[in-house]
Amino acid sequence: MTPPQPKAKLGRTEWVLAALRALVRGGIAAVRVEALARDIGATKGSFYWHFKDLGELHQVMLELWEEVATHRITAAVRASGLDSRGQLMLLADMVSVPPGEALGGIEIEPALRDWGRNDTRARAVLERVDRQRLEDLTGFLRAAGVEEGELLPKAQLIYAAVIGLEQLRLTTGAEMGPPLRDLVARLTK
Amino acid sequence: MTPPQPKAKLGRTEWVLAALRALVRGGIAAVRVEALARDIGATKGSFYWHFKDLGELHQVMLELWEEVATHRITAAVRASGLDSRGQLMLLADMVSVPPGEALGGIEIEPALRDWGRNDTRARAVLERVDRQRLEDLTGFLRAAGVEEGELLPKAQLIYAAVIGLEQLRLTTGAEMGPPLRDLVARLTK
DNA sequence: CAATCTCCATACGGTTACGTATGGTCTAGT
DNA sequence: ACTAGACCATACGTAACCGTATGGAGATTG
Repeated sequence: MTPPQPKAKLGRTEWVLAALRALVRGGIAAVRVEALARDIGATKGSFYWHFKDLGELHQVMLELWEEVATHRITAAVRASGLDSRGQLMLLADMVSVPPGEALGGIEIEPALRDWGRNDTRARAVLERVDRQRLEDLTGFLRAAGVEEGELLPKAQLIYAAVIGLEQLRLTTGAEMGPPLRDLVARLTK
Repeated sequence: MTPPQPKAKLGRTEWVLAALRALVRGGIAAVRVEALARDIGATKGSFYWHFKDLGELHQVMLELWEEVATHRITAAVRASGLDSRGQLMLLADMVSVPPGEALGGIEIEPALRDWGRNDTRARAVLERVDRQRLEDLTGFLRAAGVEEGELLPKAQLIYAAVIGLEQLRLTTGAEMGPPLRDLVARLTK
């Protein structure tokens, strides 16, 4: 059936997506009820029907991102069927340009990392995501034949390079592909 | 001479330092006139005598940081008399824990990088600082005997690792010393 | 067709912040 | 002592935002 929805009802999803866009554009301070309402062509009345308050929106944003940043990514990597080095590359790419489909092609990661510097709840989520990714990385490195004692330092180094290159792209426009490939090759040889 | 300053006059400096503290604690959104006034025990009257508005304070903050982040650091590195590898280490350390004396021992760098994601003026400063540091890094790498074609990628990689490890310290508590030493050794060998 | 539930617009009170205006205090110079 | 200027406190007007309250339009059900 699917009537051509002439009214285009709003749901929590639209608000969350608008909130993530605002987060990317102007940090968590830009995630304001009335600004989001203007963005999606609604009013506060709608927001406060879908959410208890801003805190609940924040929580939903964090839950959604944690889900996407960990489970979905690593699941896709595992299902790729690539070898260890290929999985490492894929992981890096997905971290740098996160799920276009799921979240509208926004680069959320740096904005959320900024958020985590000042907000306790966001930092808690970031800690879990970082720990999870480091575990995955060490797993891949182990599978690539890296000695046990070198696993954590090398994983930290690779992950730090991903995060850092992400930042450098903003200012110097550095590409992350080649340097990362080089680093991984160097560390797994 | 030097009466025990029972009144402790305020100058622009106190306001800028308070502003940088607030920036580190809560991002640029926390740099608010009345909040800073409460922090240093004054009122808005004083602020608006020393500064035209918030924009001028922001500009002063950026100018001060740019000066410290580039000139003073590289000058100190040059004056250290260390060899190329030693200079690289020193540079990394100073970036991670910037001038304790000059700015009260605050770690400004990540906060300012956050700021640069959303503010045009801050991003312009960041671009200059990053470019400058990358130039210095390539210089050091060249002096360490790295081939010409490998200079920029390796410099980007080292610098990205510094930035990334800085971020990782917040969540996973990773130390930056050992991994960085390892990376530099690996890249300059 | 009435009752009801879902979803949203509007209006309101309270808070917080910016920037200005104005007057007060303290010091220095004469 | 008088005065001018530096420095700052207080009070004000304006704007933006949060969260609530209330009512209304549209669909849904009996």
